[in-house]
Amino acid sequence: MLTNSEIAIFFEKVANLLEIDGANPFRIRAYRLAADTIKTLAHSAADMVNDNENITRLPGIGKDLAGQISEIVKTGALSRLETLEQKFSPELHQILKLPGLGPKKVRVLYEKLNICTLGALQEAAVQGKLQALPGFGAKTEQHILQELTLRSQGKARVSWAAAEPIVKSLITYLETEASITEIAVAGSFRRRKETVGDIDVLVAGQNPTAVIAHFVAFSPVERVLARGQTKSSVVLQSGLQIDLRIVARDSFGAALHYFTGSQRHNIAIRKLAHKKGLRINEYGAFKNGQPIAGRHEKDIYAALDMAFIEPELREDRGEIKAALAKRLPELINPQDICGDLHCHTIDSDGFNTIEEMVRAAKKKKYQYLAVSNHTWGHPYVHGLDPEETLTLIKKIDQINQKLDGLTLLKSMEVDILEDGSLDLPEQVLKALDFTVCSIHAELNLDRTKQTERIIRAMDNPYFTILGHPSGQLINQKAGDKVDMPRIIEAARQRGCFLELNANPDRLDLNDTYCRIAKENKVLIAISTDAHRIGQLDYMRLGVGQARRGWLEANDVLNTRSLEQLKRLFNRGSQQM
DNA sequence: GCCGTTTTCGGCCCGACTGTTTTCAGTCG
Repeated sequence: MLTNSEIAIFFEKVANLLEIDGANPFRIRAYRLAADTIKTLAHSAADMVNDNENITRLPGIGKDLAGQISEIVKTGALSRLETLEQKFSPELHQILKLPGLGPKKVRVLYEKLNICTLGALQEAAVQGKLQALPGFGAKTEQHILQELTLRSQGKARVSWAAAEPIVKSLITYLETEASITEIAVAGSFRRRKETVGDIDVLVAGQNPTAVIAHFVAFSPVERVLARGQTKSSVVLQSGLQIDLRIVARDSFGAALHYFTGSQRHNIAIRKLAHKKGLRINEYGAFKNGQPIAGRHEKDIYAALDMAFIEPELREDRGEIKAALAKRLPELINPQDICGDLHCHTIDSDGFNTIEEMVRAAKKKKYQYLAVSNHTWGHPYVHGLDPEETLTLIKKIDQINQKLDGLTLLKSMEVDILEDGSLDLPEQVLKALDFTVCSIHAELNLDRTKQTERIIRAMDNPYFTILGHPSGQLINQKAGDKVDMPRIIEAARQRGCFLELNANPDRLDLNDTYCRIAKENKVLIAISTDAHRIGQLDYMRLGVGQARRGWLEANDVLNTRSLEQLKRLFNRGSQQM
């Protein structure tokens, strides 16, 4: 069965080739919008088709596209795409991905030189055949050669956490330029997406020329892509692209809004402005040509008579409607967190003792910390057998007696075995305060089997929290190997919880599933899965992801006091 | 191709930079 991402690719490809074909730009955009809608859909589009659900209620999907989705799901192909790929070539998509090459130029390459592969493009560029083409020149040819070389080195999106130190050092560096009065990072970094493709930096200052000169002299800069009057783009040695934009102070808020995006959010906001007789661009909000807002970002929303929308929500997923109705969620903040429910110690594969972890947790003013080591199914991470687990429980009890201000909770990260049973016997499980149950092996079962394995595990009355629920690894492994809406429903029925694992390589649960859990009143445990004291700081990454998932403090398990927590862990008291 | 307090047609967000031009098209965000 096709995943949503796989279905979306069909539409992205149609959009690409339609663009090369010179089709109506709005028709092209409709395909792109549809691809985006499907990609970020919470439920499986294939399931919706098979269940005869009305797909046209999805935004941007009308009768025609609904039919095409159905065709893709039922046949695994799309005749409209095949027709286009016969007219052009399926390989043109690759060329279109090169920066600087858009549909018009690709069409010229195809029609004049019959180029449809990257190899053919490189050959023609080396031979100097490109600069003679209309609209091309020597510089374009050079750029193409450069991009082809860089491409072989690979340039992926980087995780938010990997971008953060780069952003910090850039800001520190920019602050040394005296003419700058304000600096903000915008774009997907500000929206806290799991990964960022580039970094958008916005600056207010009186001397744009000096700012740009300073910017391109940032030592990690490898090459300068563009250097204009008010904007500049560079690529760092790490391959990360930074876009800098300079605006006047009075436009800073409008520009911050514009460059924070997302594009879909901006389009929706500008459409709304249009309806209200306003015009919004990066310089401000205008009524009859006169500026009515621009200095502060919140004024842009106020001009539209709507509540301020936090950056994490700006994805055109209902936030505009909610802001107009003044019914936006009050998003969770790091200070709402009362403790961490998943960490490891040297007793399994951690690097610090329980006592060291406790000291670090106390510094965070936590009320509680749960030690959740691995179980014996995992010899290579020093998983504990039942006897060792009971010994550890006694040890934790002893430490607890000496503690004041913080309570250690007794937990284990229990393996969910292939048949859905848990990796510890009942008499050990019941000695714990709660469990984090995770899958670590047999990761490649088919989707239905994997889903049922988890639900079967939840049938065990000692199952409390599902650890790293989807198994996603940022930039490595998609989290679509389980039917998450079904798992969330199963958790709701059984009084179980889902983890949002805050490890920067996981950030598992994703924003969409957090939101479905919230809608189903299934609480989320934001946990660091720390293996050393420093990793307890991952909590803020988890909170960032939770905010993207519309979560409020009340939607999160570990914002509860210890007493509330213990009541919630008692499944018997809340079972249906 | 979608959509509707302008509902079956006629709109659809908006501006900067580069390179190739000689006033602007193409690309990007």
